[in-house]
Order: sequence, then C-alpha cells, then structure tokens
Amino acid sequence: MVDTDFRRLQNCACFNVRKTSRMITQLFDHALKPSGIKATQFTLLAVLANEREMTQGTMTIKELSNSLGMERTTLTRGLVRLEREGLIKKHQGDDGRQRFVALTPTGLKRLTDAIPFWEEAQATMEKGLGDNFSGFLATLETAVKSQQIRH
Amino acid sequence: MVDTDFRRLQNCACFNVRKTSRMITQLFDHALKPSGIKATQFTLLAVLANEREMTQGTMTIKELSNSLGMERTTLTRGLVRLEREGLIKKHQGDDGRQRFVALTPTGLKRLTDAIPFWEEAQATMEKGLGDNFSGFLATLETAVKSQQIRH
DNA sequence: TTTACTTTAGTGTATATGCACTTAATAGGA
DNA sequence: TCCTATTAAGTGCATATACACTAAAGTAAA
Repeated sequence: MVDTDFRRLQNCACFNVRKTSRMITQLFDHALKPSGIKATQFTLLAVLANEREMTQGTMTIKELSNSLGMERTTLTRGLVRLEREGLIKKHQGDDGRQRFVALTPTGLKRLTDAIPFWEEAQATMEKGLGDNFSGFLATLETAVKSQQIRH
Repeated sequence: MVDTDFRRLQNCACFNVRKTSRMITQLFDHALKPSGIKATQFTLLAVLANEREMTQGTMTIKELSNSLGMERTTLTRGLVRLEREGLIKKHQGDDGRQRFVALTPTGLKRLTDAIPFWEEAQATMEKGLGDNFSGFLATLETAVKSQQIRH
C-alpha cells in the first residue's frame, strides 16, 4: 500500500480558520483588557446596542442567536455572565416562552468605554490587511454562506 | 452629546472570524462524527502524522504548539484527551523537561480512517468558495501575520 | 376541551481556549 | 560547587462552544 500524503491536510479550512480565530481573539482580548470585558462579550453588547434603537430591547434569545450566528445555548451561557455583572437584563414577553434581552445603562456605558480599545485592535487588523480588509470580511461571509448549518 | 454609531462594530474582525470559525467547525465536526474524533483532534493527529517521517516523533509540546499556532496549555489539555484514548503517547527526552509527542498505531489508524469524512467537509468548503478557496487560505495567513502575538 | 404537536428557553456534560501561577529540570556564572 | 536564571511543562480557574436532553408555554386538531 502507498503512504498517505498527510501534507495536504495543512490546507484544512477548519484548521486555518480556527488558528486565525484564536490569534485574532488574543489580539482583541489583550486590547480590551483595560475595559474589563472580553472580545466575545464586546460583540454581544455591540449587537444589543445596535438593535436597541430598532426594537427597544425586544430581541429574543433566538433572534439574537441567529443574528450572531451563534448556537442558542452558547448564547444563553454568555448572557448569564453578562446579567450577573448587571450589563444586560432579561424580561419575559407576552409569550411566556420568550425572553427579551436588553442592555442596561451599565452595559451601555461599559460598551461605550470599551470602544476606544476595540478601535485599537481593529486598526491593527485594518493596517495589517491594508486594502484586503474588506476583501477579508467578504471572504469570511462567503465561507459562511457556502455551508450554512440549518437547525 | 452625539449618539454613538454602533453599526460599524459589525465590521469587527474578531466577531466575523469567530463566527466563521464556529460555523466551519460545526460543518467539520458534523462530517467527522462517524470517525469518533472532532475537528480539532483531527488537526492534532494530522500535524503529528505529518511530522512523523520528519522527526520520528520527537516533537516537543512547545514545538507542536508553535506549529499549530495554539497556546501551549491549550494543547496540553487536548493531548491529555488523546492520550487517554490511546491515540498519542508522550515520552520523556534527554532533556528531562521536554516531552516528545508521537502518534500511536491506533492514532494513525484513527486518523487514516477519518480522512474520507474530512475530505467531504473540505470539498464542501472548496466547492462553496470556488476559485476563492486558495485566496481564502492566503487571506487567513495574511491576517495571522498582520498581528502575531509574541510570547 | 383535551390531547398531541411545536416552539422557546434552560441544563448536563464535554471539549476548546488561554491567563496566571506552579513545578521541575537545565544552564550559566560567581 | 552552589546559587540564580531560564526554560519546559502542568494546574487552577474562568470563559466559549455545542450537542443531547428537559421543561414550560403556546398552537392546533380531534
């Protein structure tokens, strides 16, 4: 039998994107350190702030998880931590199953205070990728669309 | 005071790469399900197989973690799980601090058996990205190089 | 109206990840 | 030689992630 060529496994899409994800996350976590929140928490707060004017804080957990491309139960755990710190608040809606998630004033302030640190890390990426930055985002989006797990 | 525009936060490099990473990982984990290993474990085994001919299984944990772009202690935890399943083995080298990591025959077999399932997921990505696939990998590499956390 | 289906959220468990700290072994200099 | 770096690996702790399962609430059909 012929030896398997393991070298081509280095082109694994999963390996490469995970590696990139780890390194970029470290960059952002490091930059956000003084703000007291981590990159993923920054993202959650940002989405909530973004949707605040639109929906007056009536996004359900399911909607939020779709909007983040994040497994619902993953989001649930993250929200527990944010609520424990008083950064968000969950309310029960008309439909007793749903939970509306909204930023608290504390959460909004925490996010706003963190933005300059985020800008710093984001600028590092933009500088590093140069003209390719928007292409980078576009490629990621194509990659996401090219498979789409349905639940 | 002026309202902050939170919309631009959607361009966050970290958010987008993490989202992509989550979704691609789900694709690969799902495809690899029948093989009994997860995508990250597949990656570890693949790197070890790849280096096997080169170094006869004398890669240290530190070298391995550099080669994977993975925090050393993260790798340690992963290796514990693989060793528990008998897929890899750690040996002490001349330098008593070092641990050489090598695939066991069981580990090699598990990897080899998993490759067809990996091919399937990889093909999905290649089909989805089309001609952009190599560009995708190149972009990820540029992104990684554009910051490089030093330890 | 009662029963069965569907939908929304939470829990149990396991892997993945990394920082801060510890332990053990080596190297280097006084 | 002995004392001090330094270096390699492991641990404690916390967050991130997701699958399988459960619980509760709403919907629809008999």
